Amino acid sequence: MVTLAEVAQHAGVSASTVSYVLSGKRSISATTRQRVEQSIRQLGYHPNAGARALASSRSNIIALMIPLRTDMYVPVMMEIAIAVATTARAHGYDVLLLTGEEGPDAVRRVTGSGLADAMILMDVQLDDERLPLLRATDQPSVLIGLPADTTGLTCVDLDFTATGALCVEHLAMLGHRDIAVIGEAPAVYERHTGFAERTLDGLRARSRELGVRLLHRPCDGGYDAMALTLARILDERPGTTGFVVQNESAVEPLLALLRQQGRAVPEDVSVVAVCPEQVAVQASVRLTSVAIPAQEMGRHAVDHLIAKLDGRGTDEVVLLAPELTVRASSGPAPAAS
Amino acid sequence: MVTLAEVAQHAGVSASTVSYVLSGKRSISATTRQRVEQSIRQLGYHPNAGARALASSRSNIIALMIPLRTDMYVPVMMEIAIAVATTARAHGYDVLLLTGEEGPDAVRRVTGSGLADAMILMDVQLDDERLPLLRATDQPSVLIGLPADTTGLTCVDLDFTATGALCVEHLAMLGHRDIAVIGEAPAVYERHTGFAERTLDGLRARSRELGVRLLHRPCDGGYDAMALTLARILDERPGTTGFVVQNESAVEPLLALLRQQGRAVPEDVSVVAVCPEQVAVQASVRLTSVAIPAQEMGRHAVDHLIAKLDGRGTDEVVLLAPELTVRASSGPAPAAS
DNA sequence: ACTCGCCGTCGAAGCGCTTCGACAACCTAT
DNA sequence: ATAGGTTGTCGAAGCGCTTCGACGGCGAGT
Repeated sequence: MVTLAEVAQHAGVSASTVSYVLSGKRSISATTRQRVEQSIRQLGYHPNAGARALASSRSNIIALMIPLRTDMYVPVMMEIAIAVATTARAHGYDVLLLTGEEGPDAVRRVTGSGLADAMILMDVQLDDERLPLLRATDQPSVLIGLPADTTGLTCVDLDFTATGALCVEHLAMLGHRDIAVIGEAPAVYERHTGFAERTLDGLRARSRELGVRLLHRPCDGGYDAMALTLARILDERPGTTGFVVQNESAVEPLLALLRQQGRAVPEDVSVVAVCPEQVAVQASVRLTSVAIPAQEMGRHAVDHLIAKLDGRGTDEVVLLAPELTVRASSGPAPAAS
Repeated sequence: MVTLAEVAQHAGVSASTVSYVLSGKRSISATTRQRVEQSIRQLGYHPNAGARALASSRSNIIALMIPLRTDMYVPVMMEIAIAVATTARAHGYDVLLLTGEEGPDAVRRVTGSGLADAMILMDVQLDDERLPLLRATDQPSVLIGLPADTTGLTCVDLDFTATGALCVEHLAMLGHRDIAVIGEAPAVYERHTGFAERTLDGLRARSRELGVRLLHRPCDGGYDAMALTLARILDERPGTTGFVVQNESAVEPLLALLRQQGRAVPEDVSVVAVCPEQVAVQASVRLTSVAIPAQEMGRHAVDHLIAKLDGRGTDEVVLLAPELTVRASSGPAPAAS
């Protein structure tokens, strides 16, 4: 293992000079710099992360807490995680992967040990246990998701309220008067994960404004659960012509069931999904959808964090504006029969 | 930030004693240990990770390299990543998330900087650029996946050759004589990712032995690509009654298309999938499948790595035996018409 | 009673880096 | 020509921990 001292000796300068070449915190003459850089290359030197962290009390690591469960939005999580890792690397940071398993203790451990300089939390509950800890520490953090109380916190998320409103608007404009919402699994609502409820709020508020009837049903993923849910919906509101789906693993089953029942999409019923773009494009009917901008959220979160670490940056809530893309699954409501 | 020295002072012992309490590397009297432990708790002490790494030249971090692309098996990756993180934590290790982006440089950086004590690589190509580096370093590593040459490496993977064989066997035993394989996207084969080719080898070898006709077609995910692929298959081999699918995002489209064409599953055609259990269970027809044991692979990889770090453990290739679960998508071949 | 060995504890020496103050060398302005 | 400022480099002091050798005190063996 090559050390700074060895590089210094090889280049015929002092250790501190090498350090300054590396960090750029003091000016170094061009000739010296080149000599040092060449020695670094020749010796294949890599600064020791531990020593660096100890001396500078900066680890150059960002902690990313992902949820343990995989009952929803796995591809979204993955995309965010990858975007976070990539963006962080571009800023010279590495990413430490923590699962929700440890809960609040993970926050204590990370802040206490100096393992990471900052944290990104995903899957934030409305009243998350970790929030008081985040407020108490001076380590920067960014939430992906929105808790109930955001004071003193920085959050990035899709504007799910606007998303819900947008979906209703689209369907209402097409003449649909009876809309069913196929939501996440019941467990997601029980857990008080904000996004599901916020979408619902947006859906409800806007449909009230537009005079549209709305029926919301949570739904576990998979074909069987969807079949049950759909049956209940059509039983209760036979006139339903519009569907809003916020559950990746219910999308394809829904389409299959509608097909099976002889309800054509989009001629008889329209479907709008809230899902990653890939799902919308790959579905058996290309779906009109509001995309979940996973990558953008990840990138945003890291950029904010870096800004905070650099002393710029403030606490704020960034809600990304939803964009509805019209594809082949939505069209004018059929004339009332 | 509380330091070891402060804990020592608070407990009325020397710093080294506290250190030994923490590490258990020397015997400490019960009374002293308790006093120290109480001080630790009272002060909320967390050892500084950097200092620890520097002094012990062990970071207690495992690096996990995941692929950058998300064109396949995202849920599998995620499940592995989570299993790795959880298992690692149970052994007192944290996980550093690296994307494939940096390529071989990531390996150099990690080994050179002492950032991590060991690495787990996913998405290994048959002839991966990172392998020479792994062989050259004395840092333990485990691959999830199988390269062409495994000498000096430890690998964990599903036995995809056996998986292929198993799928053919199952269909052949049910009387199917014309089997079509719907594979991963062409890009996956071009990239020479081992598992796809190994599955194919297994499929081919066994169908030759059993006198079954086999037709393999790579297939991009999504409905449209699947429609095209299926049309070509049925055009070329109209008598096809068995399908083996190794492509998560082709599963549901295939089922939808078959249904649409009036081919009943499993009465007219049988489908066997190679996919995560969740996909098989949630599909519109509950799929006979060989599960991809993501969690087990992740756990295995970490356990091996820890064994190596502890001086136990050897280089070896662990191929997990595939298990075929019969569900509702496979049945006897229809009588020849 | 005395030695031997073991147990429990301590002090001190680093681990490899960053960073601060010092200082020599040079340049500029008077 | 000289005071004052800049620029580029160095030495040394830690950062908080681990770990080695040392050592006092105790019980066991003779």
